[in-house]
Amino acid sequence: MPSLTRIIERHIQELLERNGEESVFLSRKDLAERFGCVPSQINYVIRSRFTPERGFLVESQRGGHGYIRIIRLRMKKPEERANHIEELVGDVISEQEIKKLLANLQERKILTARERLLIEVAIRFQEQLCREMFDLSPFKREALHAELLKRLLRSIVLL
Amino acid sequence: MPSLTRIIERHIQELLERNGEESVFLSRKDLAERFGCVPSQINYVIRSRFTPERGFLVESQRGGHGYIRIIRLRMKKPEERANHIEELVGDVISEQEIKKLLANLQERKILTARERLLIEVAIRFQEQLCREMFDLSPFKREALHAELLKRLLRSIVLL
DNA sequence: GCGACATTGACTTATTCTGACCAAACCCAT
DNA sequence: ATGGGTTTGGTCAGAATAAGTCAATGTCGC
Repeated sequence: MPSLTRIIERHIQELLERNGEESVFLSRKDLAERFGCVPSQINYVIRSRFTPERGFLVESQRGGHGYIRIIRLRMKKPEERANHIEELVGDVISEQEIKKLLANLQERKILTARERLLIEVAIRFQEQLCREMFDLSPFKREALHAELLKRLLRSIVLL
Repeated sequence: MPSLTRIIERHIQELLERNGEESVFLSRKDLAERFGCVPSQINYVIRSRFTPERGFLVESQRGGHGYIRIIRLRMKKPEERANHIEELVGDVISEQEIKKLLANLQERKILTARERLLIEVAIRFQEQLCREMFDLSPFKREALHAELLKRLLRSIVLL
């Protein structure tokens, strides 16, 4: 039998499916009551399932009229996905290769110019940190770049 | 059911939208009457929603023909926006504040949802690295987040 | 029995709403 | 012109509400 976490995850996904809504507003208190669990269980479900890495944004507000809002992002044109990001990026990647890859994705309209810029800036900053603050080897730096790049691309390209 | 605060906020925003006005004059008393609340609720709405951080200025006058005027700041020049963001982020910023800031920037159409997602992923990755690999103090991590966030936002806001 | 994932609850933090009291600007009678 | 009454907005603190954090504990597959 599935875990409570799974059941609650399903429930939230179902709410999102309804009418293809792009977001749902939840009440942590009510959800916890409905599923007979402690409220912080809901935080666990969200923390482990509805992460930005998986294409979700979460907003919340405490206090009176509080809520948890889950926003699902999806591609406008699913056929324009870049599959095989793992292969494209690999385990290690140079800045040169990153630039080429990003240019290509932009060319194919998978990324906008601004998105590409964000990715380049994020990677450049990480490069600087790893080099100047932590004195990592070039190999380690390229491995970290590969990891960061994959996460970034997966989050917005593989929706 | 949205909160009263939210409803009043919407109402004021709508008044601003009309004809793209850059400011509105309100009567605290009348507003409170219309929405069936105590007058100081209006102050709360303004204090919490129409702040300089969100790009508003507020003037008011007591007595006889008193009023509250809400002015929406228009940052046309990219350089202005960049400075604004510089201030918003500061030298140190918590993840909580980052999330609120990004939601706000999206609300103001300064960011798209996808861009917001990319930024969240980049920051989360840095957080993970700084915590797990380099064991940095919370303060240092927040300082690095501020730096990364500023660079990311500056890069695309200047376009 | 180990490790990852799941569950719990005590404690913390944030937001909304209200009402009592304060301060300023106006207006009119003198 | 002036001073007190009226009109209008401002401040602050407290009660109620609801979400977040974190660390301890439990569970299940290997």
